[in-house]
Amino acid sequence: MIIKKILLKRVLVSDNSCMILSMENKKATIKDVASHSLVSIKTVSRVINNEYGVSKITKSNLFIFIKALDYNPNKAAQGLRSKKSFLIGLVYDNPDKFYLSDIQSGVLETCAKNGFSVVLFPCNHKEKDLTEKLIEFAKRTNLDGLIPTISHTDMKELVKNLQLEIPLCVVSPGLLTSNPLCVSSDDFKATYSMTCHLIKQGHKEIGFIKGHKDHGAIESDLRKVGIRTKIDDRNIRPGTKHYDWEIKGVPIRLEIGPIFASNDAMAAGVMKAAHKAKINIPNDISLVGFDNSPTASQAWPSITTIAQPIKEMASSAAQILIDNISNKSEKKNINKTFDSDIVVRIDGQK
Amino acid sequence: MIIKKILLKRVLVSDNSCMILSMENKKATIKDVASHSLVSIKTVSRVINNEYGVSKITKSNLFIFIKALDYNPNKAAQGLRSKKSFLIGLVYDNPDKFYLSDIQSGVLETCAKNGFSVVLFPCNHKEKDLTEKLIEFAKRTNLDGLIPTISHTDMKELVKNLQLEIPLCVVSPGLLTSNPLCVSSDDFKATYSMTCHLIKQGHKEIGFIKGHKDHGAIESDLRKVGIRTKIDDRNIRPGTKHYDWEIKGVPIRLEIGPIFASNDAMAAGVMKAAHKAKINIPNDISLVGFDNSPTASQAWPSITTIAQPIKEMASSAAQILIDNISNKSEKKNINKTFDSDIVVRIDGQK
DNA sequence: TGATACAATGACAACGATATCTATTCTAAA
DNA sequence: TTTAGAATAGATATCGTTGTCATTGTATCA
Repeated sequence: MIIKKILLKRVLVSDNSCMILSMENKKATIKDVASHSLVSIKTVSRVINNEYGVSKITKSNLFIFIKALDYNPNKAAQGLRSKKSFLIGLVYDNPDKFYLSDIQSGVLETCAKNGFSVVLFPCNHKEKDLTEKLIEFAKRTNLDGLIPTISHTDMKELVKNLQLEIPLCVVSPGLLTSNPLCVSSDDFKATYSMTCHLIKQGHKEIGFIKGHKDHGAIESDLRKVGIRTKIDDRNIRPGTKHYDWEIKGVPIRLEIGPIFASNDAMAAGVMKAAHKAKINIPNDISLVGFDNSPTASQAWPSITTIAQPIKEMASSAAQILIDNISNKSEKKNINKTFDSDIVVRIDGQK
Repeated sequence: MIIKKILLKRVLVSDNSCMILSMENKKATIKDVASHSLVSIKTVSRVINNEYGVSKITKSNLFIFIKALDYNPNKAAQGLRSKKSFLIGLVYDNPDKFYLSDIQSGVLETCAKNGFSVVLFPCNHKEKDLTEKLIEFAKRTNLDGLIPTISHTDMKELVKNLQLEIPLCVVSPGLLTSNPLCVSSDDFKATYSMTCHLIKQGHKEIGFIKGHKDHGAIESDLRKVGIRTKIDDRNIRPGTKHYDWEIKGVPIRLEIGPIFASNDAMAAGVMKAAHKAKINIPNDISLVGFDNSPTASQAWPSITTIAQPIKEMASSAAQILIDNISNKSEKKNINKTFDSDIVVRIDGQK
């Protein structure tokens, strides 16, 4: 009986695929692997999808043929049949390029590891009908999931509506707890420690500069809370002195003391203003930033700042999302928080 | 006869798709559009692919149904049948993040316009077997085309081998003429004009700083040629004075005069060194950079620099590649060159 | 021994589009 | 009229996978 079966199969092989050795330029399909390994295409499918119900022997045997034939599953066919696209959308709105770059590489690496590709969707958070546009984009591109990042002032509403249409995992600066799947950094803890750092240096008064109201308003606020709490905690006064400067023609009243800027770009702006006003940093006033962007290290003097583990966060978000899409995780609510680090730079000190 | 036909079709409609109005949550397929519009699916296919052989009336009628049913062709099915993936790979090796960001958005916009998605492939140009890895990546992801950007020192060899496997359009700083499809910026012209700018300010001696040898060596060299030519042209000496500074612990001998840095990051480094050495910029020495990165505008004083139309270049490259893939252009060799602009900043001058 | 359960495997349809080939309709010239 | 040929439309196979359901083989139990 067994012999008969094998013979039967060998005939099949010679019918369909003995020519394959001479068709070297054509890509191997699941059919080729199946006929060479003398199993059905379904069994091959089971192996490449790591499904249950294939014996160890068959499996290891198949892996040999898969390798030998240089077989790669056709994504289009897989997608067509299984209604997946293996595409994940990364949504962002003009963030700091370095931030974006880290986010991207984190998402990218994880997606690649899992056989997914990343489609980028830059957009303006102030755009009308952004929710509709995002949904339309997700549908048109047939995305399996979406990773929204900064910065959408009205993100809560947006995220809520998007969730109804497509799986999401949000990468959020500061703490956001309203989303089922979410990765965030603990800005509160970070600004709190930074404030401690300033207080340890003997400062009794701390100024804070918010970023532009259209960008990262949420983060700024959360960051401020961290300082404020520490300030209240220790009976330190918030900064009250000020001088005036401007950025792109817009006058800004700058509270001084030691200054805590809500991001490094703002810190660089303060430095520029200080240079003009002949105020020496760090000897006349202290200045710290947030983000650990290259600006902070390239400036003179270089700026003490806070570094978020952005890439790790992004990578984690992608993994959570993919697990969710693939039903590998049963949890419906995952909220992962990462801690940030203070990067102390002292090259300008007396 | 005509009546008979229509009746027949109406029956078909009620068989297959009158329910569609109540199946609102399901995506419309080409079949739905066909049955609603009383034409064959092939005709719908002709319309969405802008093929020859459909009357204007049928066409405009179809568009109405396509819109009404919110029909979007299924990329997986299209790809499976037509052996296309509608994916374009963007290859880059750790460039300046701002450069990357511009490249990306240019490629992205154009691809989106043409119904293509972008897959990112960050890589290390020094990696062994990079060519093989790229080919493997292109095959595995089933890419339709590839856009290699900076920076691959041995790019010529790489590009030559890649071309045999997959359509390419190279985005190159400086002039590269060896590739069939190529978009480049004229760095020579730009550095030449910048040198003219410095000479016009009365300088007789010009120093040049190359970037790190692993990054953008090609660009640096090409940029240098631009200066050098102008220098020779006008009997200006290259810089000979110097002082020593260091970057990340590595001592660097800095030629001074006015200084032309091969990129803005290098210019920022020079400024830092100058600050330490109590040399005033721009009053003691002039300093210009290259790239127009935010560093150049955020620094104090802000740095005069050269801006390449990066995004336009990237966008153009994507379009050329897509046209080539789609056989829309018959030209086999396209080499498009863009001019760069000088961005003069003077806020630090006496 | 026969019934039963379960692991391993296979046959075949289906996913949603395009390609190929064929059929019909329309127009203009014989 | 007739008819050639262009314009238009349709029927059906096909792309490479996975989903569904059926079948086989083997170990366990009563």
